[in-house]
Amino acid sequence: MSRRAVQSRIARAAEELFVAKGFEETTVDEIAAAVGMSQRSFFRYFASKDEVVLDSLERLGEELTARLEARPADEPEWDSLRHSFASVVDRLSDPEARDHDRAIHGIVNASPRLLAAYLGRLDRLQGSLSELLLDRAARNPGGETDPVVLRALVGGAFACLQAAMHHCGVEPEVFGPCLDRTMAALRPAGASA
Amino acid sequence: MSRRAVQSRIARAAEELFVAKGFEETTVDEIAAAVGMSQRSFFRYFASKDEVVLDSLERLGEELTARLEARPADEPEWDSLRHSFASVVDRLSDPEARDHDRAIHGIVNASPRLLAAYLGRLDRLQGSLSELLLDRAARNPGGETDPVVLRALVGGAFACLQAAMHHCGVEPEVFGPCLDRTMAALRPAGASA
DNA sequence: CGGAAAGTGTCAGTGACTGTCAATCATTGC
DNA sequence: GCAATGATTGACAGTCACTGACACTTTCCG
Repeated sequence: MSRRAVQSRIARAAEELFVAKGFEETTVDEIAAAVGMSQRSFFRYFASKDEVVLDSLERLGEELTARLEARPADEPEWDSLRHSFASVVDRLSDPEARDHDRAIHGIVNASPRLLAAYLGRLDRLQGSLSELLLDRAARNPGGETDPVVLRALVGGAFACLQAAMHHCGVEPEVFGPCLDRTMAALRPAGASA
Repeated sequence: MSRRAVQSRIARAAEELFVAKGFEETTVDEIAAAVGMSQRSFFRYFASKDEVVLDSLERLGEELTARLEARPADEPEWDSLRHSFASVVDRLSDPEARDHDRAIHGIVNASPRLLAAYLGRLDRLQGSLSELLLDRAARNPGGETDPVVLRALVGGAFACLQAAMHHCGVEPEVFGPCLDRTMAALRPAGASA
């Protein structure tokens, strides 16, 4: 069985336990027992207990990066980001993925420690997206070339995403328009060019 | 000796060790020994090892809140936030505080775990500032009354603050203008009213 | 003086995580 | 077929953050 498949089995079992008992209240020993392996082996597939929950989020980051790279280089950064976020909305149309994300969302929000780790990941993702846009601007005229402004711009776009997700939940019918409305309201004055 | 004074003594000793050996590499036992107390007593003054570093940041949050409350209620939110952030710049003019903040900044950025905890704190602070502004808008016409947009707005302003701090360091002469430039660039198109 | 309250040390325990070693199992070269 | 090899695993021991329980001292207040 492939590494990815084992990770997936562990993650499924772990999330079930997390939903049932809470994240902090579930021990790694219990997770390992649920998949029928030693605690030591659990840590060979996930570097930490946090990782089990945040791993699925990692792939979302990769997809987001890919979508952003695919946007036309002369598009305003704000619009490129908004279109990349739309991929998140798309993902939520698959009912299975939606249920899963809802569960993850609940687990993360219930544990300050996990929430912090999640925000740490988001921060690094924002950093890498900023560099991506910085490279793009260097090759194309009209783009934002100030790394500080660019980093803040990406941060602002993610603030919209986070706010919309937090307040509107994961129902795509509600979440989509909510994100559009928020990003329209926050659109930087100078970014319409 | 007051509780606050003891905390301060612990924090000073701990930060010295963190700078010398790194955060993860310093054990709580070592910190406790450095102040001459048992490990158990250390945890009576700080809930966790993280807390020692993040505690000083907590007070900055309180000051920021106070400054924001003091701004005129009819001022655009973006400007109120920028003026509140200026208090952070002011704080950096005290050379002693600046050195301290520089040290903290270095420690936090060197440890992903601490960075995550720091971002978690910032997130909660942003939440409470959003509520503050929401209340203010309810009492005054012209303010932003949509909680989602407001939360994103605060997030965007903090993204500017973070980006400026990260890229420009803690030299007030550089940091101040950098923050102004970034917040001017990110100013929402609809927030000029 | 006496007794409550607050602060502290000690000790034992839990849970996340790591290093190590030996056994197992699949792969590869002969 | 078979032995050498490398990867995967379990078992065990150890570290470190953190917690609960209890006993002891100091301080404060009547």
